[in-house]
Amino acid sequence: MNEQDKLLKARDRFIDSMAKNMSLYGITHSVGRLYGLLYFSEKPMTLDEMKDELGMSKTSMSTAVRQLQELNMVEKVWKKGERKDLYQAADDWYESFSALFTTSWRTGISLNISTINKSLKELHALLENPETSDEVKASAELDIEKYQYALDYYDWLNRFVDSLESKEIFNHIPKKE
Amino acid sequence: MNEQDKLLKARDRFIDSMAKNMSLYGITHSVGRLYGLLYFSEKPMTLDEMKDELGMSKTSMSTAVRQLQELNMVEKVWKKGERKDLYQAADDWYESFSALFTTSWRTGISLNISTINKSLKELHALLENPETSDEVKASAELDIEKYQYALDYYDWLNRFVDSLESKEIFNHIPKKE
DNA sequence: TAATTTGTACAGTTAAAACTTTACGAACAA
DNA sequence: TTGTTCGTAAAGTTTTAACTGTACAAATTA
Repeated sequence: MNEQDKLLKARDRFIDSMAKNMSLYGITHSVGRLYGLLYFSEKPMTLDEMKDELGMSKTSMSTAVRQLQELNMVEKVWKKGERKDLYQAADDWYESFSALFTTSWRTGISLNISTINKSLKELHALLENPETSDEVKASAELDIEKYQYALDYYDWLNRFVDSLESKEIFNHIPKKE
Repeated sequence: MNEQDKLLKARDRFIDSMAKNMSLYGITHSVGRLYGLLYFSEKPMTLDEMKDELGMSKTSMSTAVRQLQELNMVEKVWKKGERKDLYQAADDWYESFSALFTTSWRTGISLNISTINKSLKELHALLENPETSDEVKASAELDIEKYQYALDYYDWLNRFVDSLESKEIFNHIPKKE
């Protein structure tokens, strides 16, 4: 094995490890590998270069790159005289980390909160209804407590995401030791 | 629809919403629903009760419950005179949140770090090898920088997880407003 | 204008995950 | 002991996600 190959092999080993890790965040192994390829690439790449490098279809590269763009992990680059689209890896991993959780969590949290509020409203109506049996009322009281607990938790989660989004988290956990 | 049904419908709506949300953390919708069922249950449940309630197989309940146990979201309960295993939802969501990320991330981070170190070692050997061409050396220098960046990032991530695990995060982002 | 090239939508295929059924060992009961 | 019951392993099935190949619109070139 020549020296160049050693370097490429070292890259591949790390890219694979990184891609495995990313699957924890809901990023496919293939998409992770593409990110790794772009991360080490010295210049922006075209879809055709990616597909040749990874041995996959061009369509897959197209969708994978779009996914990574949506996560702010890859950006499109413009180069004069180049017809093909060029892409490069976003170099700020802390930024990507924040963006990943911010975008994917916000929606879910708000959705949960409004669902809870809807349910809480119904339960309160139920409590005020004279026809409701004491037994059901007792259950409703218990449920209300649980909804309230969940509501507090989602509020905390929202503030947690705030802290990521505003980069305040880096005051508490600084980037460099 | 009677009052009891209204209460159950409100529960189901929230459980479904919560389960959808959990899929962001790699928890299946079905497993999420099971957690929701246990969360609202006034007493610990058996596998048979779960399967009746969710209309799924007992085997699925068994594996789902084990998954939730591994994530510290569900715990086994002992009751004298009861042959069947009893399970209840862990009530501390903040604890579950910490545990979820702590357990799933730690392994990945360490794995990545050791992969990087292995690759870095090889690249340094490559740089010290007189037979290595200047071109390859230049690439190696660039790669080393990228590995170093990744290493710093994983170190940060580790400290981030530390902060979750030690509950220090709650000093910065308090549970109640 | 027509002929290429590029990215992606769409339909079809393959691979992976979720779930069920069957079967069986371990614990308990009779 | 034998007969039940319970939880789960293993194999099989169904569902879902990932990926490919074809086709086509938009942009570019000749």
